[in-house]
Amino acid sequence: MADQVRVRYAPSPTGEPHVGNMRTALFTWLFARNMGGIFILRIEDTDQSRKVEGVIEQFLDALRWLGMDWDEGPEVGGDHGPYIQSQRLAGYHQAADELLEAGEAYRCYCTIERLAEMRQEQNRLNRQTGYDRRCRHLSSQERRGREAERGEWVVRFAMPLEGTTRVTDLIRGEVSFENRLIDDFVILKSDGFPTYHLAVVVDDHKMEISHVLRAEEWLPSTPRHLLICRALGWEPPKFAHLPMILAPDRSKLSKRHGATSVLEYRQMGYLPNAMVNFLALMGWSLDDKTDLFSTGDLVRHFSIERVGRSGAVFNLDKLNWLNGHYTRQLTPEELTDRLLDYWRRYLPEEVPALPDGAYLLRIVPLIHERLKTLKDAAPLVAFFFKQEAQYESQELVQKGMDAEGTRLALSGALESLSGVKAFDADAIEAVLRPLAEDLGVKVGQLFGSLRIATTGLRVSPPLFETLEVLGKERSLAAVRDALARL
RNA sequence: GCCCCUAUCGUCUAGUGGACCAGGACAGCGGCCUUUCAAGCCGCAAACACGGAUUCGAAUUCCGUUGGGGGCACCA
Repeated sequence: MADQVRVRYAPSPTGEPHVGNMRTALFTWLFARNMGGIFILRIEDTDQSRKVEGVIEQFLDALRWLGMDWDEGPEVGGDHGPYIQSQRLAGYHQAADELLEAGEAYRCYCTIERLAEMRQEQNRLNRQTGYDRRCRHLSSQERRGREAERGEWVVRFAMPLEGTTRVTDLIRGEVSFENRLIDDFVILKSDGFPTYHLAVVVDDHKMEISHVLRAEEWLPSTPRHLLICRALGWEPPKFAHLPMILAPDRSKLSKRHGATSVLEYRQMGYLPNAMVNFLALMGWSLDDKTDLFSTGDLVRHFSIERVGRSGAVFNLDKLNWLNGHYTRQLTPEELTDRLLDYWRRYLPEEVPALPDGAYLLRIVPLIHERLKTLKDAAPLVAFFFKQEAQYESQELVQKGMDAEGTRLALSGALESLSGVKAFDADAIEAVLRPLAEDLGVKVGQLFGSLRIATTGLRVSPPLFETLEVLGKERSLAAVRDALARL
């Protein structure tokens, strides 16, 4: 039990579940599953002012979409609950009181205004910013005075004034920080809520967390967490700070770089297993040749030792390739179901209504290997669901042809196709190819005109199969219509 | 300004002192296939940031420089 791996993913409901967050969640989950450990979900909602409604649900939704299940946390419970920090206030107060008692923390009565002024001044003088410890050595009489006067205060951790704190990071090795360069940070806010620094330490301890996997941006505050742990007499968890996910310009990934929420990728038609595979490759690798991993493969092979140390640029090209790969991997039935599910959720404007599954299943093989995302399907298949093909009449005339030649070609096609009994791709091809030769036109020219006439598209699924699915009647009607337009 | 992390093809990366005139993947380019577009196959181009040091030998170790990133809130 003592060496049971217990890890947590602890999102803060202040923004969307963006790809960086989810990569952290994924690595944490993979580590838990690989080690046969417990994966805990904890909501860190200690900032009342920045809380955004509905975001917790988005995180749960995103986790589920990517196939990550949690053993303890919201909706599933567990022995270490509640799993929402705003419901665990008593524990933080108790820890703060203990620190106060032991002289490891103190009440600070400085106003926000004074703090802001102080910071501004420090910046102006190009000096190191940080709390000036004005309230650290107040006499008890002074404290009584301030308390009567202000009525509220924060609790600050009393940093050791000297010495160094060493962090042992599973990814980066030993990292040292000089205590004197860290200020007396707030652990309990005046609204009675803890800051992240206190809450994370208290909860990781109470939830018996063995390893903390989090983004690299937390590395500089790790000595604070270690020091709080030490002051409370607790054994700290092991730490692993994951490399950041960067935008193409190598800055921190943000909204201005496009989609950042993984849910937006679902909306854009990406498959969850492609997203998981992609995210896993952002900062982790197995060897020098493997880049296709199922979730099961990842669980089997994941290890912190193989996590990289430098930031990784979010590479949409690779995601697209992976998505195309996994899409092609689907059976036609599976892809049909995915498409139907996708359209049920986000009906594209090209498609008038959710199509019949059996009919869609006949269409799917024609577009299967042409899709990078589910979103690509609609424009490619929309004509199947419309009464007539939509195009500009002059598009019928192919390069190197004139209107008269096109008319001849199309009426020839009309005649040939009329004679086809079993209207399938092979039979259609069997009459159309010789026709091109008889007409003395290139197959590309004949087929191009027919493609426009029947689909309205310059780029379409393969012609013969398309005609087969369209059926003889609709195909002939389309050619007649084209003839009329010439 | 101070602190911390980091540095291999455009991108994701393999590489833990000799097996590396550096391997894979995506993207790019060329070709094949081909009714369009894809897919597929074959091929090409493309990197150890720089400078010192250690060593018989360095992409790999150390130091420095430079670049990039992160942190320095009553935000997480």
